[in-house]
Amino acid sequence: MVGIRAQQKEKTRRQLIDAALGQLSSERSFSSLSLREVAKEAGLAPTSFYRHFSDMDELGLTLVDEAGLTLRQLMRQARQRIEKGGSVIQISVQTFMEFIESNGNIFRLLLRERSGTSAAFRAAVNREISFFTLELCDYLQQANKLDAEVAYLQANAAVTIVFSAGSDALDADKKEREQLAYRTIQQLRFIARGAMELALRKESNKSLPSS
Amino acid sequence: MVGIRAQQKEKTRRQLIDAALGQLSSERSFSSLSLREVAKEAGLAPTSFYRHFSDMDELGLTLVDEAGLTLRQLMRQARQRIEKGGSVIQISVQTFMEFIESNGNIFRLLLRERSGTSAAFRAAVNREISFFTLELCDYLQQANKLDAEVAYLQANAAVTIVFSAGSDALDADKKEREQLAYRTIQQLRFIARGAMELALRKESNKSLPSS
DNA sequence: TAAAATAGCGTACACATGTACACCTAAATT
DNA sequence: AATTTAGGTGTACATGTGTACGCTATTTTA
Repeated sequence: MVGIRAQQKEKTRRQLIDAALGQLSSERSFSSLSLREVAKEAGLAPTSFYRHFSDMDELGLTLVDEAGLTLRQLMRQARQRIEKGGSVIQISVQTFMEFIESNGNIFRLLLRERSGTSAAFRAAVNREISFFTLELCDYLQQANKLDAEVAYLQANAAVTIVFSAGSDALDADKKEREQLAYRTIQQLRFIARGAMELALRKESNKSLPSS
Repeated sequence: MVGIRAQQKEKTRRQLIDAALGQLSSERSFSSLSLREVAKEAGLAPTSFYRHFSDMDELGLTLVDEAGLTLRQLMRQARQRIEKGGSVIQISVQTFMEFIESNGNIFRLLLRERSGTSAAFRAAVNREISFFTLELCDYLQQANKLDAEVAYLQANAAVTIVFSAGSDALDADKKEREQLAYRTIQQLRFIARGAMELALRKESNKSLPSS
């Protein structure tokens, strides 16, 4: 039995979260939201906010978690598409761009708080991105039989490139986004190719350490 | 003749700029500064602020310009070092890391406002970064005889990677920064190598379009 | 069924903010 | 020398903020 009370509480907690997410936009960052605004949007008295979060910071960290969740759903979705065949890089970029289009504000939250003024926020965002990176790293190691270090470097670089493109996509129109996607794909190919070549060289250096 | 008045005005204008820059830190962003705080730090009455800037936004854009200037000085410095010989990538990364170390707050300003809530700020920052990228692009085209498009893609990717590493460096200690620099160098090599390989392939496709 | 716990409300307060306005003083212009 | 211009000041006000405190109503617990 969940208790009618706990149920209600969870519901208004969600209202607060959704209210905050709903107020995010290209000209409104989380840090510019006030406790009162969020409470009002959620249909609550300002002081009721405290029944759910001790702080706006606590709400913010919850939002970052939420965003991380969305990011992981994204990965799952990309993997599913990849299994059906096609260029891994192309499908990944396309999937990511679709994500940006429909989850712009969540992505903005991550981008902004990653360089924000709260060390806790920065750490939380980096944690989520690092999950993302490590998953990609595993994939690369398995699919391309890459050395662990090289795979990590490639994954890290790829995520950086894709996130940066996502950031640019936020301010771009449809046509620009297509160009952006195309360029991003090229850049990811540079990285993949370079990683492969240099990994091979590393490999041969191992067997011929004197060369 | 400059006029003792114009001279004084320029001086207190600088005081405002320096006051703002001086208040920036890892836990204080430009957007979190208030007009009153900046005026106070500059030793001015709040209302005197308006004699120099109509807005905090106007001050902010001035700071971004200032930051862009610093960025260009950085490039010049890197070029000088490169002329004296050594690995281009290694020297560039090292120079950039030194820049971060002594100009952390200026770099933070760029990072933050790039994803900030003001379209004007975002545009201004992107303009500065794009200068940076185009300079690198020219260099790559000239030094490596690269195709214009490939050179741009490589320059863009490289700048993205380096800025991202810079962002990470801001929260890192000395040892982590060294590792970060090492990894960044590897990643830039991936990109350079990949760009070269794929540019060659593109070249051969031109002469043998049927293959 | 009585008592305790708790989500939500309204009031209230101290504080910081941007900026309008009138004023002063010294440099610049005439 | 007389007048205008303009950087700087202090006062004042409306507005928004976080949050302490006491209250109510309803669910939960004993």
